Order: sequence, then structure tokens, then C-alpha cells
Amino acid sequence: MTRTSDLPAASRRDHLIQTAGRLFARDGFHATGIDKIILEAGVSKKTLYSHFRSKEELILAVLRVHDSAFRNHFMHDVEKNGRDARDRLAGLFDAAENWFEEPGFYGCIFINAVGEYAQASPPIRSACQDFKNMMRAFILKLCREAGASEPEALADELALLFEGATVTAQVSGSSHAARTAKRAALALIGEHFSRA
Amino acid sequence: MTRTSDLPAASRRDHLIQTAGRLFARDGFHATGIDKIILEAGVSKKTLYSHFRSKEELILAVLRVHDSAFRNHFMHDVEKNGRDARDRLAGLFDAAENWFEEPGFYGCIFINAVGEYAQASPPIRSACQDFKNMMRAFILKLCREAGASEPEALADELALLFEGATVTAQVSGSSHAARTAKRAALALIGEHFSRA
DNA sequence: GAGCAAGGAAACAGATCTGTTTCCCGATGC
DNA sequence: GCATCGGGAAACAGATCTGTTTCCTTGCTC
Repeated sequence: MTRTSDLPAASRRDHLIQTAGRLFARDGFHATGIDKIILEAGVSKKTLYSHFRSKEELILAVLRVHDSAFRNHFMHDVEKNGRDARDRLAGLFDAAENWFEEPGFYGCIFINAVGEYAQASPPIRSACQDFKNMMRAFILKLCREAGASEPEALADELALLFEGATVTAQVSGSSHAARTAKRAALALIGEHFSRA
Repeated sequence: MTRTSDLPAASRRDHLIQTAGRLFARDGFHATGIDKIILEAGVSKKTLYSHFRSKEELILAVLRVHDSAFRNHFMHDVEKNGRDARDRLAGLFDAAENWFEEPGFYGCIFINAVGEYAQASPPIRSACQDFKNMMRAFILKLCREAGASEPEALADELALLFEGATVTAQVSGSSHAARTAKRAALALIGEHFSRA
């Protein structure tokens, strides 16, 4: 008996999602076959299809987990650091830098998913839009807490910088874009407070 | 005899690249099979493989054409509009808005290509990095012409805004991000000149 | 120990993938 | 008229894709 089969079903499900997510992020969705996932996860095809009705459902589960992980880790990191709300706003980009430097960083999996499934799978596309809306809402909340003069406008601008830094880090393979984004963000934040 | 076969070989090659590019952008690279491309282009598989040794070579040709098109159309649009160099800098984002509103806009094909081939195909990855470097060089040239106090820093920041707007437009399906990016760009540009 | 349920291994089905090859038609040059 | 050649249609090869099914082993419960 293998070690993985000792785990309870819920853990096995999580393990599959984690393995699939890593392969999807690294190699892409279409390029990652079911066979590769089960080989890497050490489970049988039967087990995978007992947890997920289709590959699309597995992808959606992966996206949901990434969504939660962002809520639980990234947002938490941002909120626990920084003395005041304005520091936390700029801290977005410190957290981004840490994210870019993680070994398994291959860009934003939601952006990659949109590239492969925007037309083919409306549910996947929706999941990606929902994630981006959540990010924007989080940044907006920070802007409000910081007392920005036009929180919506500032949030949109910072969200663009965040997206741009993520994509640039992915393509270039360097986390340097995070520092550039932070510098630009500080300038934009300054503008939104000097008017007050 | 079909109409396409009346065209000279060079035209047929271009036609294939254009058709493939449209399908790659809309549906993704792995999801677009050779059969779909030749059906849409109205040529036989033999013809396709007489022009391109493999699908990867076709993808690289598509990326090269997009690279050229950006040079010839996008850059030209930016440079012909705007009275002075500073206007042209902001005009980047007007051109972006026009781009986002084109019917066939499905995001930056280079970003999508990186998502699918970053690990699998170093040549494709390089082509995408080259494109981003060209964009950055173009923005830097505009910054220098405008007389920015720190042209490199400003170029990096504007490039991030440009990437972020492109991705946001792709995911949201709206060109609104271009206006947000322009607003942020004007603020950043202002900072880089007030110091002078 | 008997029955039961979970899950691994692998065959299988049917579709699709990239890339090659064969055959044939039609246009063009001489 | 005839030879040549480009190219379309389609078969083909071999691999891979998603998803199903079968068989068998193993551990648990009673």
C-alpha cells in the first residue's frame, strides 16, 4: 500500500488539487494531461475521477484554492505588516515581491487560465474575473482605510500596477518589477493625499 | 481550383500566419490544432508543412509578425499623434485603448504564449521577452525625447502600467483600463518633470 | 475468517494531436 | 500535346488526450 492511500479522502482531494495546480502553473492547462497529474500525485485515474467529474472541474477547484490562498496568505501578509493604512497600501508590492520570488512562481494562474479558456469555458473565465474583482475590492478597502481622496481611482491605478508587475515578473523571470511598481505606487499614493 | 491557391506562395504564407494568429489569440495555442488552422485558411496540410517545419515554427512566425505589426502600426500611431514628446508619452495609452477596442483583441499574444510555453519552448519564451524589451525600449526613447528627469525609471513604470492595462482589458473585456492607465501615467509623468 | 468497500493498475474506447505520405488534378511551359 | 510541378484531399502512423470499465488487491468491520 502506498503512503498516499493512507490519507483520508479529503486530504487526497487537496493533494490532487495542489499537484494539478503546480503542473498547470508551470506547464499550462492544455499541456498538462490527466496522466501526468495522477502520476505526479501518486493516485490512480479512478481516484481522480471520483473526486472531479472532469478536467474542467479540477481546474475550477484549483482556481478556487488559489483564490482562497490569496485571501488567507497574501492579504493576511499585507494586513499584518505596515504601521498605518498607507504603509499597508505600499506593502502590497512588498508582498508581491515575496510572491514573485517563490520557487513555484509562474505568473498569475488566473491570467494564464484566461489565455487558454476565455472562449472555451465561461465558468473558468468567470472564476478569473471574480478573482480580479476580489483583488480590486481588497485594494479599494486599503485605499479607503488610508483615507485616499479618490479611493476608487487610486485602487484602479494600483491594481493596474499590480497586474503589470505580475506579468512582467513572469515574462522576465525577475522580481524586480515589484520594486518598480512600488516606486510608482508611492508616487500615485502621494498624489492622492496631497490634494486632501 | 480554389481562390487561395491562385495566390503566390508568399501571400499564402502570410495568410496562414494571419489565420493561425487569429485562432491562437482567440482559443490559445494548444487548443488550436493544425487541422483547424488549415480548414480556416483553406489550404491543405501539405501546404502548411511546406512553409513551416513544425507547429512551433508557425507559432514563432506568428509572434514575429505580431512583433512587426506592433512596430509598424502601434508605434507609428503613437509617434504620429501628439504635438510634443510628452503628449506622445501619454498617447501610448490612447493607442492602447484603440487596440483594446479592436474586434480581434484577446490580450497580448506574447503573454499568452509565455503562459503556455515558458517551460516547454525556450525559443517562444525568448521571442516574448524580446517583444517586451522592444516595448520598454520604445517607451524609454519617448521618455528621453520628452526630457524626463529619470527616463529609465519612468519608462519602467509606464511599461508596467501598459502591461497591467493590457491584462486587465483582456480579463474584463473592457477597454476602460486604458483610461485608468493614462490617468496614472499622467501623474507619474508629472512627477518626472516637476523635479527638473 | 467472511463480507465489504476503497482504490491501484491497466485495458479500453473514441477522439484528437502532429506530422508524413500517397494519389490525383489542374495549370503552366515548351 | 506533353511533361512538370504545385497543391488539394485524404489516408496513414504513432502518440496522446479525456474519461470509463474491469479486475484484483488490500485493509477494515464484524
